[in-house]
Amino acid sequence: MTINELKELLDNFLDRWTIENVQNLTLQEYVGLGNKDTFCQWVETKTRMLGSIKGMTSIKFGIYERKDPTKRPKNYKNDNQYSWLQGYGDNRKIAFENTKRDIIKIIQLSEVGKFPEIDNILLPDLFKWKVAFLYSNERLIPIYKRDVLFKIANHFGLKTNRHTTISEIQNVMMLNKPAHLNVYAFMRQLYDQFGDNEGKNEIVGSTTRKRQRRTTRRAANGRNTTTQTRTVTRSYVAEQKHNKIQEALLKLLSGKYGNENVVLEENYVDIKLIQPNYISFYEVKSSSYASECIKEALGQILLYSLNDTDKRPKKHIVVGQYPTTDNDKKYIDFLKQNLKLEFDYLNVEIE
DNA sequence: CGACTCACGTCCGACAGAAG
DNA sequence: CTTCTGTCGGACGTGAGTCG
Repeated sequence: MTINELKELLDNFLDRWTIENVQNLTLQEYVGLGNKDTFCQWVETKTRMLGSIKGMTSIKFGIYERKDPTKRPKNYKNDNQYSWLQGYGDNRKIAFENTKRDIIKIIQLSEVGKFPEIDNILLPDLFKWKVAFLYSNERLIPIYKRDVLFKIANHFGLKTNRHTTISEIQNVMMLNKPAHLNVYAFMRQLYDQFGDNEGKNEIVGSTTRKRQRRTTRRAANGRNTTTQTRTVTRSYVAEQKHNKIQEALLKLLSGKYGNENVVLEENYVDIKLIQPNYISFYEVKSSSYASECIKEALGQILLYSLNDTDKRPKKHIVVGQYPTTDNDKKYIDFLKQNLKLEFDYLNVEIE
């Protein structure tokens, strides 16, 4: 699957499950036997290429419809059709409302990057972090398998014990993501190194005949020569994020320099700050890594610089949601050394 | 609070039989 | 003969309970 196909899949998911749609979820739309269009089906199966959470029992969804209505799993609470985590309450209706409340909480926390608070939510890790990833704007790394995560944590020098949380490990991974890899490529690299697929590559039949290997997961880096052009229009989610960051920045600058000196959306410049002895151009980007924001913004910045006739010195500032990592800083330093253009990166928190 | 055990549903390989 | 389809059962991973 190409990167564009992965992004398209994520777009499709976010399009189908906007926060509004999640807020209006019914139990039947959340999880159900035989229904391929439920929220849980989307998270587990349709978006499998964005990191698999197959396996484990359906209790990972918090509440699920049993295949065998006569069974009553002792570990969970049950009625004649559904089973759910004991912590979610005494009947089906309450249990589902609590599950939904937690899903919404995960979405909201993930969108603003408050990942440590997700650890405290009752839902099982596998499902919880897949949901978090889907709404993180490609900030989290899509790896969910526990022992793989712990191996990776140790590799990056994080001392782990059984109290180590997933958000701590995610944080280490995010800080170590190379600037030239997107989260999927980074996931692939980590999985190749720390995944547990070794030894399964060669299955030889009992006779002289070689039996064809059954592939459970198609390689993400498979050659694909079809020419595809992704539509350049920004997705709804990216648009929303862009607006939130822009608003936060506007507030920040107006507070600091006064409304009269801050110009919004003039000549396609997101925000312009006018000062007696210089002008700053702010270019807002919705990507979740500073280096990605800068990469996207540089071309535009060069054009502003070319077209602007004001004689005052000009500063260019790329604005994104998250602070720079060490890898981002390396990239920025490299650019600064090689470009005759003053620019900087600024991160702005959103709510 | 930690170590251990139990229960459970899903995945996946093995296998059998049907179809080609 | 090969290939396809369906079923079975063990392995697995994890929430919850128990014991000290």
